[in-house]
Amino acid sequence: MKPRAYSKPPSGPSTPRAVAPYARIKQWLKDELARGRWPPGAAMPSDAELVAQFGVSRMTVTRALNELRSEGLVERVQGVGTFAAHLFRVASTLRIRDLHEEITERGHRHHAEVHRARQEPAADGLAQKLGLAVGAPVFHTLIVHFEDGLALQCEDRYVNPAAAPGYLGNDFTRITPTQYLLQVAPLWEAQYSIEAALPTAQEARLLGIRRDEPCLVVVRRTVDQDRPITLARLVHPGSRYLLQGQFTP
Amino acid sequence: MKPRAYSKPPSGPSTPRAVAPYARIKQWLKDELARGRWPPGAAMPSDAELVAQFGVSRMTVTRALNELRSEGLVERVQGVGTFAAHLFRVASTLRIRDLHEEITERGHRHHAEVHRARQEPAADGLAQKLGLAVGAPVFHTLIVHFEDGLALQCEDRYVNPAAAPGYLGNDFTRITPTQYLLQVAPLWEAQYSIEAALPTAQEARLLGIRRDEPCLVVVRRTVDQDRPITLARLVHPGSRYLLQGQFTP
DNA sequence: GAACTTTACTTGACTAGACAAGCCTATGCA
DNA sequence: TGCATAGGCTTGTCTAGTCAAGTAAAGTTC
Repeated sequence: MKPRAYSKPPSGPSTPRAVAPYARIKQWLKDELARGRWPPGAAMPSDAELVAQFGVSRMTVTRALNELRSEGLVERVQGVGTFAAHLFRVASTLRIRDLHEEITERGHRHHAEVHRARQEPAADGLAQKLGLAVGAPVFHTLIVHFEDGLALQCEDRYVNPAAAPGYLGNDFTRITPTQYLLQVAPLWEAQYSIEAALPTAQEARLLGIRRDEPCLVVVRRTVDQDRPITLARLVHPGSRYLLQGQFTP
Repeated sequence: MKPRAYSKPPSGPSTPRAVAPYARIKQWLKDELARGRWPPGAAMPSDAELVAQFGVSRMTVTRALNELRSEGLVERVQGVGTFAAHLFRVASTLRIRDLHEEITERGHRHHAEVHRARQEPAADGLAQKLGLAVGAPVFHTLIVHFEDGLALQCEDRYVNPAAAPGYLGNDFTRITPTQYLLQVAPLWEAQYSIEAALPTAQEARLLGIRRDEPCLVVVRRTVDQDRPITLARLVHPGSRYLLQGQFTP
């Protein structure tokens, strides 16, 4: 078959875009999945069947199916077939953004108070989490971030000096630790946990809230190619902060 | 050029796998990105350059680049080029799972107490969120989930009868609402918010906790092809529940 | 019946080329 | 100077075929 042109169909000049065949196939599979045609675990049409059905080449079909797989909608097993995924395993996305960006994008003003920025010997548990020897030097910053004058986050952060030697040289009222660390180590993995807890006495004081106000606590550990970079405890007043997300399978 | 066989290289039978060219290219780009070769926003090699450099066809190069794009690592602009992404925009994944699954997978025992399962007229704000008329019937369940006898979640859920007519016919001590709704509407979008807050008096009583114990509150709204399905408020005692996630750019 | 082999079918990966479409710049004309 | 246009770059998408590798069922041999 000759390469067929897939230009706009003859439906008037106001047609926004011709939908690419791979996108059409993908949408059809999505729709049928949504209708329940293939319950979780059920066998879906093979590549060859879809090729025949849609009259396209196999690369086009596999593209549609591979994208659906990367979105967690189908599973493909070599030598066996394609199957509808078990959707409760679907993962959602949670945007992790730099706080400064987030605040200024809302049209608000961000400023930070630096309460601590120094080198310390690493205590036992901390040293282990950062892959350091006990007592080895570690950078420690304690910064409170404000949105329009209201305390939004208390950031207690330890940084591995080997990963970011120049860390303490920054003016953290002008650049956030996240921004700096992203420059130094642009690619990393992170593990985080989110929980509700009461603030410590110090955190309550720094945030200007009562000790019995519940807080959203995010603990994040960041690793760059097996080398721990930083461990951060981010405490947000429950009344002022909300994590939001969404997912579209 | 003839299709070149890419079977295992002659490096002994214990070699685990030959790495596919597209994966090799992808890994190389990742490594160079991690090394900071292309800072965020910088132009990366074009398809043609990578084709020349690696001696593969363009489809192979575009596959590597497109996968990197879907992972949020690069941006591609037609007519312009490929660019290193701004990583603070990276999205992490948060597994949304069925609570029953989660508990039994930990090797623990799950049971549920049903405190309410009935039809009600929808109040003002609720009707709007579920796309119903004020006063229209809506299903309402209030269920407490236990892990090994300890209350873990208070699930206050409203369901659109049009989306799941048989909802109230279930025995919710045997099947969770999530499991049932996934059967009825296997594909959906969800929006959620996570915050720290104090429980209401009723929630504290049902969970067997004090009114001043901070809780992790997840509010989730689920939509299936523009039709709202369900609105759920999930309250977890802060001392017993932790949301965990991780991401690998 | 048990063990092995063949066969058919599945997905995985790739090639060499093609055309489409978007963007930028250099060139030429008014 | 200002504007239109023609190249030449970029990515986007597709085709028709190839070989590889995994699975499972059917057939064959002992």
